[in-house]
Amino acid sequence: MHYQVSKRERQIMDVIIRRKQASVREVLNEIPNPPSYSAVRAMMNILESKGFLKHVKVGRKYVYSSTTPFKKAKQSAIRQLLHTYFNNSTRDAVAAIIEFDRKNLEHTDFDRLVELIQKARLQG
Amino acid sequence: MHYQVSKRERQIMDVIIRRKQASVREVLNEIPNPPSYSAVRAMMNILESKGFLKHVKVGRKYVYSSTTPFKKAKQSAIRQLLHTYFNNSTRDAVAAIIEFDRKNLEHTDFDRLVELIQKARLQG
DNA sequence: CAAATGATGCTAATTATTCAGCATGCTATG
DNA sequence: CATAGCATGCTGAATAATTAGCATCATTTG
Repeated sequence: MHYQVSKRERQIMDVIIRRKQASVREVLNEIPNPPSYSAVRAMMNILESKGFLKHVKVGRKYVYSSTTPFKKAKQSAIRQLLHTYFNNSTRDAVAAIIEFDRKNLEHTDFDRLVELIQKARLQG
Repeated sequence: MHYQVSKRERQIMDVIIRRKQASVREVLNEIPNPPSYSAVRAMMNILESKGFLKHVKVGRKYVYSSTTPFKKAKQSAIRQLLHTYFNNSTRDAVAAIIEFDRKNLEHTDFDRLVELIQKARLQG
């Protein structure tokens, strides 16, 4: 999925994936240096015609969401990250993410991470 | 950086980031359904003119690498992933990555993850 | 040493993306 | 009920991306 959409399309998809759903206006509001409302609308129509978005009518506006289940999209993004930056090493990736956010993590966060790993160990 | 390059450009950058460096031919070989050699070459020239790639001459061929330090690019990718898929929750991201790869992880891997977290805790 | 190979330089054309604007219709509100 | 606001439908144009091909030069190899 990752290399199938254009630059703007990717930007729009990311907003919608993150918010789970969004109207044209909402997407517009989250794009830095956005083009016109028309332009965003046009892109979203294209994304729908390509099968990446769907919409439902709510009142008189359209609310869009991704056709790809969130979980699938997430896994695909993780796969991509692991492949490009971590030579598929889960361990290195986890290390990097923790490092990335280290200064914001509390002791309880570390505890929970350990818990989480122990739980995964038992299930694995 | 993520939304600044086009689709193909992204694809090429990812190959080079992953391999640290690559010739045109090598990039070509890693792209599924690749365009012509000429096309890849042209894209890489563009990427260089945009400042994303640089090259050195090795023998008579050019070997390209990213101008963005690997670490920076990695951090940017992590930031992007956290934002789009995990509402900036490090914990959720770590959980998802472990889950993603759970069946391939050995006991020793879990041990090392725990170690790694304890170490981060001390440094944090 | 001639020819084949494989690299880059350059160019031009095709195709895809991105964009804005006008028409239209519904809804709220003064 | 008129009009302002905000939504979509549609269209065409501008811009960017993507591509292939030919020229050229160096290197290997028969």
